[in-house]
Amino acid sequence: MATIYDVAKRAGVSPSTVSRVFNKTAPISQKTIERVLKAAQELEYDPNPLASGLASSRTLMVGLVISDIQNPFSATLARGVQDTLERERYITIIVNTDGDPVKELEVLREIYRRGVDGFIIAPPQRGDATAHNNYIINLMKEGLPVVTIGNWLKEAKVDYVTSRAQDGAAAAVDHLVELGHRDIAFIGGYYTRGVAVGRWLGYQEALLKHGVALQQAYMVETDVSTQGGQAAMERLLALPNRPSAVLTVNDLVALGAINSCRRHGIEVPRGISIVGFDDIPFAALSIPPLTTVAQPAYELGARAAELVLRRMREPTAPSVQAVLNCQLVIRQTTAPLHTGAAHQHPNDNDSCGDNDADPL
Amino acid sequence: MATIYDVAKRAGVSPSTVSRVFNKTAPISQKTIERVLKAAQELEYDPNPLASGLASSRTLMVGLVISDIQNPFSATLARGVQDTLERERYITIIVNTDGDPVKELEVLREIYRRGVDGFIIAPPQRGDATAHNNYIINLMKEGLPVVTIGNWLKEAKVDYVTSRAQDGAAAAVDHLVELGHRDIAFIGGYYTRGVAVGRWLGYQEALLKHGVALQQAYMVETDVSTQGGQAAMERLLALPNRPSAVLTVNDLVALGAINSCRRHGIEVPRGISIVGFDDIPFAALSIPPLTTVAQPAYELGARAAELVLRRMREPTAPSVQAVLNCQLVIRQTTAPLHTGAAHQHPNDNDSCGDNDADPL
DNA sequence: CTGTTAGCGCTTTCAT
DNA sequence: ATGAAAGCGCTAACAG
Repeated sequence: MATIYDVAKRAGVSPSTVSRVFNKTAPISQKTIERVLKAAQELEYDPNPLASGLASSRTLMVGLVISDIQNPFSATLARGVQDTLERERYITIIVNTDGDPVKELEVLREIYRRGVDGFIIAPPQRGDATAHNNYIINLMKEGLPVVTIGNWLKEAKVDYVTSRAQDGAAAAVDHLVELGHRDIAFIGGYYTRGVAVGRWLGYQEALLKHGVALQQAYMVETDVSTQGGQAAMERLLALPNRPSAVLTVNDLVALGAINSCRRHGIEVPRGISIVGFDDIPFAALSIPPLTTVAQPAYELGARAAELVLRRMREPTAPSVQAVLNCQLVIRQTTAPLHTGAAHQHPNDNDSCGDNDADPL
Repeated sequence: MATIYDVAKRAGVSPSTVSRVFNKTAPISQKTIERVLKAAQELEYDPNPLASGLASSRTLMVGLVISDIQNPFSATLARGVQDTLERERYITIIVNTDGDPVKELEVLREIYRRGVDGFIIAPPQRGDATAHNNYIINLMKEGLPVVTIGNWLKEAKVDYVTSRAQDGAAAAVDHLVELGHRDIAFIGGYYTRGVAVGRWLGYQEALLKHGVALQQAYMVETDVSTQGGQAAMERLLALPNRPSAVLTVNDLVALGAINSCRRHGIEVPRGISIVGFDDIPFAALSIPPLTTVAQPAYELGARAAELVLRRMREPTAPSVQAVLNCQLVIRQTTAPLHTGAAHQHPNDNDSCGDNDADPL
């Protein structure tokens, strides 16, 4: 592997000049540039990121903190991040927290040690996380670019990208009410106050708007997984007056809930209407296809990546937020109350239409 | 951030001693160790991976090359890798190739530049890839630990982990034949010769074993995705004598195929039986639940990680391979030929039982 | 068992 | 516009 010295020698210049050529960190005469580039090419020179990182403390790495790459939503978001960052020669270091606050702090520390140039922190899936938030805020104070997905880091003026989940949830409830439902439950994650707070609020807001009183028994919290959805639905079904419709915190949970209904011989949507959240690829393929609130996962990731990139360039720029739209995708797990037929609707295919963003 | 010098000074030893304590790279007296550790703790010293990487050319990073993290199989495999590597303080750099040979070479180069200590290369999804294979073989010659998932790098004696996909595919065909099917199609990826060659061979082998002649028209290749599955099924359905059962190269494709059937008003499994491959989490949740050949994705990743770890420790050890079992999981997308009822089976739940491995 | 001495390959003032 | 020199923080012979 050729070093910067080899190139310098061959081009008849000093190492610093070569460095400048590669980093465009100072004006260099055109002819010198060409000589250097030529020499570099002949030697198949490739800058050593470690050395350059050590000297400049820029590593071209950014850390992406998610709860679990196995969640299709996270995976899609991750691709949005990776694809965007890759174009600027950054690599993405993906770490999973499994929603565990302890693990989250650990991985945060780990990637910090590694000298990443920035962080993208997606849904932390936790309730009281002041300690973590403080850690993150400290990173920011040290000048580390941080962007969050979702605006859960309210204490600080942080760059964030989020979706109008509250509106999405409200739209889902509107839809259910239109179909005649009043007994509408909500299955949230244990830390609904965290990431999913918007969905939670949208649910409540819409219900109140329609003059439906909130019922404690209709708001259950569970694991954000198919198993969790199943378990939560069991509880709902055991209720004396079980709901006729339920909005879930994400599609995985919705799928689990549907499964639970089937086990009890309750057909969806005839016996009960269910709405998911996210619109993961399988939502459209499940049978019946899942009515869900589409979140622009890929876009969310891509925007977040753009935001870190931007902040790394302009560390002192005012903080900015991007807010993307969610969209209710009506498929076939919702039907009018007390009616046999599924709510028919042409939109059986794709989803996740345009997303307008604010500033950025 | 404290440096190794700070710690050395405070502990009254030389930097090299501190280094030795942290890396256990030479015997150090117990009392010295304690002094160093204490000093380090007081200063909150954390070794700088960049500096250490530069000096030692060990970075504690390994590259994981997959086609797409959005594929649930890959995501699960990735978790297996990450979880295992993490325990030894390695981080995993995940890169996607999207099945594109050009991109694959690029990302391979990129992570090589970054100085990863080893590679795990999963299904390259490509046919003629001699150039890439040569690149990889060169890496190995330079002494870089490489382990592949699947044994497609036959030219070299490389460490690999794979599953008995051929047996799995054969078992699927056996199952279909038992149900009375003879007209069994296979939907493969474009590069079925690549990763999926085992499934392909298992299909053919089993068919021949049962005295069923292979038909060109029944072996179609497509994109490895739900869209691809849909498209391929369209072609199959357009055939004058369409198959009564089809084995697909993976669950995504199977789901797409089922979808296509539904669009044509053909019920699965009544009108046609379909078997997937992988047993992704959604396979059990789809309706009807998908009969599929379970691959131990997580285990595959975990084993691969163990193999790189091992090779990094013992660069000259003889190459080893781990072969895990696949398991046919009979759910409800397969039914006897010309019969109305779905093939009932208790096994409606989990899957992917024990997996015995060979050497390792 | 421990210290000394050189770097690893690059960036970055400070000059010119 | 370019060069010289001094590290970035750590490891690795080489001594002893």
